[in-house]
Amino acid sequence: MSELTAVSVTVSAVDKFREFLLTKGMRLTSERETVITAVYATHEHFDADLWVAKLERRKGAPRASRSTVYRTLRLLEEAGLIRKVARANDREVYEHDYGYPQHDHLICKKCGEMTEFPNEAIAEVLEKVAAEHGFRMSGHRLEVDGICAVCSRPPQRVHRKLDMI
Amino acid sequence: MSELTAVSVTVSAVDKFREFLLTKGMRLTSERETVITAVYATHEHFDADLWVAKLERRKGAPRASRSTVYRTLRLLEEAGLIRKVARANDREVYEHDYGYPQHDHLICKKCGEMTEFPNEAIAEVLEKVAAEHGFRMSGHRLEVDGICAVCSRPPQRVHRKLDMI
DNA sequence: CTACGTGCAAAGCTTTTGCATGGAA
DNA sequence: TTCCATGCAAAAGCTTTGCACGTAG
Repeated sequence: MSELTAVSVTVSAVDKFREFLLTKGMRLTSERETVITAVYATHEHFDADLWVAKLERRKGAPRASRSTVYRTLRLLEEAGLIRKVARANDREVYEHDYGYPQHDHLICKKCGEMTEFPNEAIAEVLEKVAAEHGFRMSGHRLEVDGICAVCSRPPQRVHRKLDMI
Repeated sequence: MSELTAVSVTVSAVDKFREFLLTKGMRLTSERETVITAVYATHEHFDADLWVAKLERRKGAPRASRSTVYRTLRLLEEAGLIRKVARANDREVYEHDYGYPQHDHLICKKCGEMTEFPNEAIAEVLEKVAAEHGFRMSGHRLEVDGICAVCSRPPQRVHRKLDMI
């Protein structure tokens, strides 16, 4: 295995971010590192306010202000490390866009649950469409909405047992 | 051709809106009619502010206030007459969702141009995915971004003719 | 010493809402 | 008369920005 291959496979999100910043003459400050570390700690969907709430008033640990969180999220998006996947409660919802298989989402209008599903078939179709239009595709955002399996089941009353109360 | 078929095919957007409002105990006021007429006058994409600007200060013609435009657009969406297709300049972009073939959009990051393309293939894939998840799909929104054919061509200088100036 | 970053508070924007007035059934 | 609607202005809520102060190189 060549060193080049090894590197390209094992570059961490933080490293990728640092490289990205370098090309723009920017620095990987501790605040920026705090944000990306937090964001990449789990694979959950998140919005800006989630991290503002957690990082802004943090004591005894690296923190980051509201402005910095917003500014860093924008950088992470530019760097291709996260992407906007939907909008909920008037907020942009992000997720990792690096080291995670491509997928899209079913979004339940009732409970808000977002279910991921792999999108190879869709990606294929889009490649073809883009080619036909001479369009240089860089990504896509697909939100499928409707009612999820749980919410579309009738009330059910849990076998009427609760009626005994 | 049965009368039912004839009707279902020929119902205008305004009629469909009136029916929708009736089922909700609401009225087709002249303001609401002004908005839907304006919106359905062309097949262009639009955002709320476009119609606010045109209808709010209109003189000698039916007008509608900012509030009414927003409120009516929401109703039109609920009625299935328009749908949000993208977001541009922090505004929701709408288009007709009735009497117009299903499609999605290629969105150029440089010039903002939105190119429509038919989406039967994608719809098929989504039907299958939804079925597998017991998800009752009601619609979707697919934004494909990248650089359009025009913008990805190098500067070109229009055959150098302009250099003569 | 210079340039880049941060934090704070204030501003910006789109979209929603409270409320008094008006009008249709 | 009784709702339903409108218009206005103000509110709401997310995101961005101006500015002064720090700090890495």
